[in-house]
Amino acid sequence: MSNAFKALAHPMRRAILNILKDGPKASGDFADAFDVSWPTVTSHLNVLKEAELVSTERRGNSVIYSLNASILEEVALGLFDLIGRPQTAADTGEEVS
Amino acid sequence: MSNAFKALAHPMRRAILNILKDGPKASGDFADAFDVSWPTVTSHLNVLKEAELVSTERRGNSVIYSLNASILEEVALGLFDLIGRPQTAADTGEEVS
DNA sequence: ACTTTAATTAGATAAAAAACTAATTAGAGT
DNA sequence: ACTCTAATTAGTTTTTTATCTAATTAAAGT
Repeated sequence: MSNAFKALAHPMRRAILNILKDGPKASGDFADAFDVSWPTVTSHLNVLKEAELVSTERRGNSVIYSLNASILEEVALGLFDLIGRPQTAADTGEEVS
Repeated sequence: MSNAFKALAHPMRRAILNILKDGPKASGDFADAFDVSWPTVTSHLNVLKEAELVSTERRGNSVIYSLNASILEEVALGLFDLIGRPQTAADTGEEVS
């Protein structure tokens, strides 16, 4: 999980996660979406995968990437904890004076 | 705000924020707390400041750093948004099916 | 078996980040 | 004015990250 922050540090990786918000996508879709070479995209996807922010599945000769919400949630909750917010994993919504 | 992620990428900078959770601290306190040279600490503090995650105030010949919650909150909410969580800046706590 | 499409791996280079030592600035006290 | 403490800035080196081209792997279709 500590790699998640490092993975989130690059704007293209955050853009990838944003795209994945709308559902799983193939590696090639990202290579089309960004103006860098395909290997560069693969490299960014690998960083996201090592941080467990995405998971992969092969479908025919495509590789499908999908968002892994749980780590993102951990990270976000960790940040809230830093600012003393009354948040738990369950997020009960209780108010604290 | 986009620099915030980069600032959060380094473990020592996250540790600094964690310490600041308990209240403002002088630059020298961090230099004591971590086993690196003081200039290295200053450098990390500068990154946090440029990301507006901390703010500074001079008190005598000390420089006091304090946590700036608002950007951290923005970042955390941004992450929740990524995973489709029903969060707003106000965090009403409403439940959504 | 060959070809095409999809994607990754290998290897090299360039750019950015992190660390150090030495020098400098800033304020307080003598 | 001098000195001490607190901290930053300057300059350098090492390490890591990001990117590219070329080569390779994987699956599917012909």
